[in-house]
Amino acid sequence: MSQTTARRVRQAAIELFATRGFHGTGIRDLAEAAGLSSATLYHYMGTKEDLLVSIMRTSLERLVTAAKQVTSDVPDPLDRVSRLVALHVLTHASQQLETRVVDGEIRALSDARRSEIIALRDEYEAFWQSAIDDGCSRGSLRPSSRRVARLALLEMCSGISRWYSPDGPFTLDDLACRYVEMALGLLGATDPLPKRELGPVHAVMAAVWGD
Amino acid sequence: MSQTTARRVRQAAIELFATRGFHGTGIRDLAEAAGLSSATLYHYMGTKEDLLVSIMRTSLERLVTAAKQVTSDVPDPLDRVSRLVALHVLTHASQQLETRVVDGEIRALSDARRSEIIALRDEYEAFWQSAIDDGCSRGSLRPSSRRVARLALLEMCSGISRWYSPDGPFTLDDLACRYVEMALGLLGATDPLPKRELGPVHAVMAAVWGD
Amino acid sequence: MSQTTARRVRQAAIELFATRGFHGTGIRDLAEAAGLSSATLYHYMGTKEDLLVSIMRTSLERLVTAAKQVTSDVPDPLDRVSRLVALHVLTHASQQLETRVVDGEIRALSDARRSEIIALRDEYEAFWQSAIDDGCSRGSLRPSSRRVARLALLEMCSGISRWYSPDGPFTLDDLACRYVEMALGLLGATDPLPKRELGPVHAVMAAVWGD
Amino acid sequence: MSQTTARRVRQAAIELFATRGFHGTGIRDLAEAAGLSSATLYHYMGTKEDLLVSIMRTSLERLVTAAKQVTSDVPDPLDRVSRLVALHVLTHASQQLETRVVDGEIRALSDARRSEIIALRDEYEAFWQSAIDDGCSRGSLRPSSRRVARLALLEMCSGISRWYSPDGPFTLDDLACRYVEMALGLLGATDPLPKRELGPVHAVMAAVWGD
DNA sequence: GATGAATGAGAGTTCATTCAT
DNA sequence: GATGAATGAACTCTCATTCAT
Repeated sequence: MSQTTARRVRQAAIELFATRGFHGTGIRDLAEAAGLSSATLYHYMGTKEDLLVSIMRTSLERLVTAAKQVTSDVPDPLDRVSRLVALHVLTHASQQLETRVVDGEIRALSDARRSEIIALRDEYEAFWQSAIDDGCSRGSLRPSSRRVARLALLEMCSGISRWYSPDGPFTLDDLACRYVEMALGLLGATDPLPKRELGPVHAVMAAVWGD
Repeated sequence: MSQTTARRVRQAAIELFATRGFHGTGIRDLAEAAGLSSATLYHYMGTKEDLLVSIMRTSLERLVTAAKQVTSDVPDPLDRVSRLVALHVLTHASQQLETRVVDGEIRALSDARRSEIIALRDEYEAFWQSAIDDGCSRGSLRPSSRRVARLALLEMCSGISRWYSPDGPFTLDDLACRYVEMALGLLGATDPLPKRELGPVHAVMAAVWGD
Repeated sequence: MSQTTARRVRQAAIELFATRGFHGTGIRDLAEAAGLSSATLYHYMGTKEDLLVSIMRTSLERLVTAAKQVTSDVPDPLDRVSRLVALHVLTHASQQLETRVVDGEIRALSDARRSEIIALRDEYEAFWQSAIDDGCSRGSLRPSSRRVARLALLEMCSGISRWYSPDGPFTLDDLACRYVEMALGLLGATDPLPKRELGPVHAVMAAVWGD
Repeated sequence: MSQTTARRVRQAAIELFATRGFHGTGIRDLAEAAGLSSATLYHYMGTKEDLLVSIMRTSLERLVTAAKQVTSDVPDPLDRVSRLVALHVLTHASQQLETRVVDGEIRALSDARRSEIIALRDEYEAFWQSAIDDGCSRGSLRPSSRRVARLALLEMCSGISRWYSPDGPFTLDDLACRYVEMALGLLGATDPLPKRELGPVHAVMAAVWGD
């Protein structure tokens, strides 16, 4: 199974699922985008849903791995939140199509598949909740509600995949920093805000996404 | 043309489009949910896309009207932002299915229809940008970027339609107030935050959505 | 649902399933034979398998009903066997396509459907076994094995649907009588063989198959 | 071309064609059952239809050869019929899958191929007709119709391949004897029935089928 | 106002077969 | 001798839509 063709199929699926949605993308669209006949497509995937699940799983597993690495052995909850925000923003901007699929097409999954994906998503979000909770316990964060704060924060950060364009006026790092700032404001951070270093986040991302 | 049947069709469409997506909803699903045959459905709508457009247009037009009313003659930009956040959160929670359709199915529109809807959305978002810009000019808001702030803020607020449940621990007004707080934090509001009154927002909503 | 169109679909299915087999018959073949588009076909049936099951069920239910009526209150087992043979031969010749489908396409059914149909077939064959067993108990039949005799007898009689042609030299009643003779010979009937009357069998058939 | 692989392919085809039918068996099923890839399959066969024809031809040619040997220089038509019945029953039980394919999948052949196979079948059945006709001429058989008797007799005997199981209570020789009895009864044999010897039939079968 | 009947187009998927390696 | 890759055609079935009644 040619590795590059498989990748082309995957990439075509990400692009089409992201822009037209899973149900709005036909098998023949997929085949054309990948430069194959629709029959050949089936050498490189199971069903259309299998392909969607595979994209989602890979993406979420990487996110979980990165979230763990970026927060482990980081005692300060504000640091942890900042790193999670940066990680999330950077991936949702640089992998914007993929993340849009993950965030937006869960409803297209059959029940059996959905629960697996949702479990992964929950695993990832637990890192956020834990950081927020710790920040509250230590008094360095004062959100009006911990759970609502997590939800609002995640929606704000995920949203970037819906509007980001590399042609915009900001670099990715710029954006990440601004989002960290907004996030801490949103969470009612009490401390003065020192400039956070994105170095460790970049290192983790390179390890997890790089080949 | 029975008014109530027409409303049933519309309501069925909102529910199905919101939960399964436009392309994931078949005409037969729609007919069944409305208690009609699929042929009869066509007495109450044009094409499936017409129905979607109509739902979106109504929803956005109300939002534009309400945003105008809620901000007109309100000099303080923080007040304006607060009212817009409250309006947005209240509608995205109480009309969560409808707003999910508006926010999530724009890509399903054909080019011609999409531009009309996007124009309406832009008209609405202009109220936000104006309030934020004014706040910056006056120094009462210090976001890192005016445009990014608007986008992040809107995503955060719209997100509520994706997770809100009336069974949750908070009342709608509670939620609205918390979101106002988070929004002002996010925007780097410099002033102490007085408790904002939701009264005017409720009045406008009753006028615009009430029947 | 037009009764006559439904019948046309059914008839087309019987003809095609009988001559080409279930798996050898495409939905488009079916539609063409019925004079419909393949989409319209689905107004008159569920799945292709549903259609097959329906044909089989109707046919077997009639056979069971007829077998019951033709043997009830008939004390002499030789009479019962003779009537069953006549009934079977007459139906397998006059409904030769339908019976070929019933006998030959059971393997095409999914497990769930197959068990229902096999239960009907077993119910029908029980009338045969009972008549043969009674004949043996009374000493008027002397087959070498009751079970093998039933199987051999049924295969012999069912076979008629595979070669019968209305253009042949024999009338249906002729054939039925000859088969009764052969059957009694096969079963080792000890009595002299009086000419059996087909009258009651015809009456039952008219009641069960006639409209 | 490995002899054993070729045999494995043939055996897989016999099993699948017999249980699912020709049209119900896919090339991939065949490949999997033979332990090959579907491409490799084509080293051992022509088209799927070629494979079917080859199975049928081999089987029928053996049957014709055996029928000739088993009846040549046998003057008594009852002996000839008895030997044909025994031969047919023994092969249809011990080669039940193969014979099921031969008897049941003729309709799957294209016109050109079908005529060849039908010619072989007719050649085989001629031995039966000749024996029956001779028995009638000599007065030792009294069927009601010579042709109908042949058809009924063959259907009865062939049927064994549809229900025989080696786990059943009878040995093959048992079954063969019982079928001879039933056959002679069916044909209205007038003589007392001496026990027939299966020895010559077994000898011929060993010569024709043995390797 | 309502619907059964109808359909061309297209859905996702599998078909038997070929061929370069 | 074996197979991964490829495909046009076909598969069963559903799509959104129309129209006569």
